[in-house]
Amino acid sequence: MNESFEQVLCRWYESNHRKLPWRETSDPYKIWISETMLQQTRVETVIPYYFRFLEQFPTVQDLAKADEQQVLKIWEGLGYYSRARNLHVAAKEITEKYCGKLPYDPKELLKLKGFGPYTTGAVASIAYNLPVPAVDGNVMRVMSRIEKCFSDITRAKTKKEIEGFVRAHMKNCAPCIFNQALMELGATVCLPKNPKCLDCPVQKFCQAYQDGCALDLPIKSKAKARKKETHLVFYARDHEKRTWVQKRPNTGLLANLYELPHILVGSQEKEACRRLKEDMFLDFQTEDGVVFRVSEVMLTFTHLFTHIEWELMVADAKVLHALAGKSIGEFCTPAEIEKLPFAAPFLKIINTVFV
DNA sequence: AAGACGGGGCA
DNA sequence: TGCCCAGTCTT
Ligand code: SF4
Repeated sequence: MNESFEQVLCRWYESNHRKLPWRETSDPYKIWISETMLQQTRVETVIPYYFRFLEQFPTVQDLAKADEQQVLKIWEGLGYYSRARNLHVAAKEITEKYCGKLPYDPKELLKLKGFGPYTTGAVASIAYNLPVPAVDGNVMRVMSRIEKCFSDITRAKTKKEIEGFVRAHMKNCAPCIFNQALMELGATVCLPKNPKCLDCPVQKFCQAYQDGCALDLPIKSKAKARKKETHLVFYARDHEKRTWVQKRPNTGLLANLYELPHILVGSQEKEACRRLKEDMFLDFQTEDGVVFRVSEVMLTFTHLFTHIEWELMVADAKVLHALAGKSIGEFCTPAEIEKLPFAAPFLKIINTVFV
């Protein structure tokens, strides 16, 4: 009759949680893969990627042996590509330094590439049942409401505070259940906009609900506006219907992915392209010295990143001039292109134009 | 502490 | 359009 918050929440989880592929296993490797994919990514999106990834790389050793390009290809479309590159690096570290098994000690886990506080806590608690908090956006929201905490969750200090709340409740329950139960509650009941407080199993423990301020929490300061950029994309094909593609640099945005060449254009160039008519053309040079002759803008659309807004003007173009040593691009057949990892906006272009 | 880093779903 | 989502790394 006097059950604690953690006991009630765990009991609720045991009989109400969704059946998800990564909950059918206790293999630390699979849990690691799933937790990495789930960072900033919805469950429904992750599921097919999870199966494809494990089919191709069933063990740490398989992943360690793979080429980075294979890993990126499986990851294609999932976003935050450093996750895939870090997964690959960490798999090699695990193979070399930890006899091919994920370390048990959270301090060792934290040293691996791609393991921050969340992933470390998730693997330590879910795979090894160790009492380590795993605080993500859901837990941040749920605990802010339960404890009626008005700290700004965009601040690093607040995460420490929430971790403290979680730790305090982790004494009398199984960490592997409690952490997942907090996230499950956040994902299915304690929703950001419409928390289902009337159906909530821990309503009587929730200080925000008792005070009628659940909808006011968590406190989150506003994100900055996106920077806007217009890019002219060169869609150049040769007489064999091959397309000119290039590989992006190994750091920064969409690192190591493939793309159609493009350049940042100002408002005047943008207007000039828009006004192109028959028998007219404009020449542009990319950073790697390739000169493209543009005759028509075929397609214009917008692609949103977290911090940038790309307006992409896709132009029918011809390669006028390229230096073999300097240029980073080359003509590829449709079959070759299909095997390369492309970023979403370029995939969209390729699929639009090939049809 | 702040900014970079994807993509898709929803109101 | 703006906000949200199972974060980590770099500067
Ligand atoms: S009562 Fe409402 S606000 Fe509190 S934990 Fe439950 S769903 Fe969230």
